[in-house]
Amino acid sequence: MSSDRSTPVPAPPQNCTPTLPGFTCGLDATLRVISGKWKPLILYFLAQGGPTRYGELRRAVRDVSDKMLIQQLKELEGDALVKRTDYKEVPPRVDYSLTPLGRSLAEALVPLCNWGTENLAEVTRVFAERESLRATRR
Amino acid sequence: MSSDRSTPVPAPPQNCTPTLPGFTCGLDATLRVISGKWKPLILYFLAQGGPTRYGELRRAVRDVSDKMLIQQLKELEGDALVKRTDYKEVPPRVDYSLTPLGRSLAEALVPLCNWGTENLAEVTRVFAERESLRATRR
DNA sequence: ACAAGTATGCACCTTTTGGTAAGTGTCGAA
DNA sequence: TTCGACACTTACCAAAAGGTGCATACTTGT
Repeated sequence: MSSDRSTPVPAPPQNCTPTLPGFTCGLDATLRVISGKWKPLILYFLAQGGPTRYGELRRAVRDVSDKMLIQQLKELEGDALVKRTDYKEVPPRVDYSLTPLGRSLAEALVPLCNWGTENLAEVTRVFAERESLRATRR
Repeated sequence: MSSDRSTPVPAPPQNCTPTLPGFTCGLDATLRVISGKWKPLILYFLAQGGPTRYGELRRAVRDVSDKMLIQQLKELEGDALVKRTDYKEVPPRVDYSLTPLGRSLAEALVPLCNWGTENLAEVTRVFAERESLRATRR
């Protein structure tokens, strides 16, 4: 491993990974951006419904809490996937929509979506087993 | 909204979600299966390299610990995405490969992979900002 | 006057996830 | 005989993710 004990080079280039500092590959990069319990659902919903008001989104994504929705939306906004529009009205009115980048990501999500749908039976079965295993463990 | 206070129905059908018990959509199902820090990388690697021995995989997926690799592999195996082959030899010899299901998932992952690659500049920039924001916060 | 809706912020807590370090048993090499 | 490789396993701990509930400031409806 450490075979250059004799090289006179003071500060070797330390050959780095061929890809970017943080990401091992494109997939890795993508997943960092959509990781988060509700993000894909938000993307999914926005891709279908166009600009959506906060409250509407909140009701659409069942079981999400305010804190979580806001948090995920902010991250998505920070990642330039969604655009927040504040109408500066009172009572507050705000809506969210996909940026071009967000839209393209939503499109890349489609095959995953289809995979899930096509193999829903498999996945459901497998998850049911998991649950029952957990149950028997206790 | 709640206009049937007078309906005589004893146990209303309680109209439930159109999709499966746990999943809001196919995408949701898929993401549950590939969530986990190393799973996509494992899938990715196995898709490219065919059957791979444990140690090899361990060295390929840089920075993963034994515990994590094993754990993720077990889950992937439990989800019927990878197949574990134990040659019952001593010293132990085991390898891992994709099942047909796993292979199809890996294929569905390709667009995401491409998206990440195509938008790597964007994503990297955005993440760099995140990091610097965190840094200034402290 | 009061409740409800609007889009968020914040404090606190629990659960989940990930990581570190050590140990297992058997074999062949040194 | 000790050591390292092999494929794990376990106990313990830290960090991140997620959840609950209360607060804000202003308006409209009752």
